[in-house]
Amino acid sequence: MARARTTADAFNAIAEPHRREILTLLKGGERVVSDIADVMGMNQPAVSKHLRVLREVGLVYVHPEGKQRRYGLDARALEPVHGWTGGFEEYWGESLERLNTYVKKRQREEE
Amino acid sequence: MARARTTADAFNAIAEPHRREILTLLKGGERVVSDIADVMGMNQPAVSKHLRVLREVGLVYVHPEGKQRRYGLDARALEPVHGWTGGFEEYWGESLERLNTYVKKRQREEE
DNA sequence: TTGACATTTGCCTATATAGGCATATGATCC
DNA sequence: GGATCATATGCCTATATAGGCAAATGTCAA
Repeated sequence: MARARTTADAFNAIAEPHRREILTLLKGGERVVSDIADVMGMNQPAVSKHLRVLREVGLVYVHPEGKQRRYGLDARALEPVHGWTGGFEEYWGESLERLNTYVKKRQREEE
Repeated sequence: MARARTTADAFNAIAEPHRREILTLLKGGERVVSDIADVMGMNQPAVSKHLRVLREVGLVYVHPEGKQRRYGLDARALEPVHGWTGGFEEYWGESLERLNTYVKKRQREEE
């Protein structure tokens, strides 16, 4: 079996740094494709492909505007990711010190 | 260029559902490999491979115990993911209603 | 040492990518 | 219609998986 498609869910979609960058950029408001490409320093087809993935998982919407296409952020699909990771908050918080020394000790022992 | 390695960072590592399941399971405490395989209904080599990925991104640690290997959760690497998605909280929260109707309208127009 | 058990690693296949380039599709205006 | 601009898609290559199975490695006990 191969890896799940990038369009399978938000977890897979946001694994790509450029796609995260696009989402972050769209916080500032809707943007046209060529804009995004300029800001990111990527060529346009590459951006279009990332946008397609983001659209398929519902993280962005499109809004035709003349010959341009304006993309906007729809962050709702990120909530599951935030929620899931949030379920681990207590684990990286409280026991951090104890865990840290523990792991460090282990690592030393392994060498 | 191909997709980034699953071991590139936590974003990529947790894109796989089985790996998320393992992490969730480890919330309950350290577990031995065969335990995990049993609970998850997977064969043991598959689990070992997932554990390797999780270990490489630092999400779990190992703790040899006789002929077994006890794996434990180290959730700290999840914090960046939680943090990054958290930066979108206001976007899926406040403007949700407005965005929802907007997107719905758009979708209707596209058909 | 040998055997038994636990875990990891190697090998294999099917499947997907990310991005570069060229090209198709769409939309606007003359 | 034809020219022009904006975007999307197709084709290509290199790379990497997830998981099944077989075999290697590691650990202990007698």
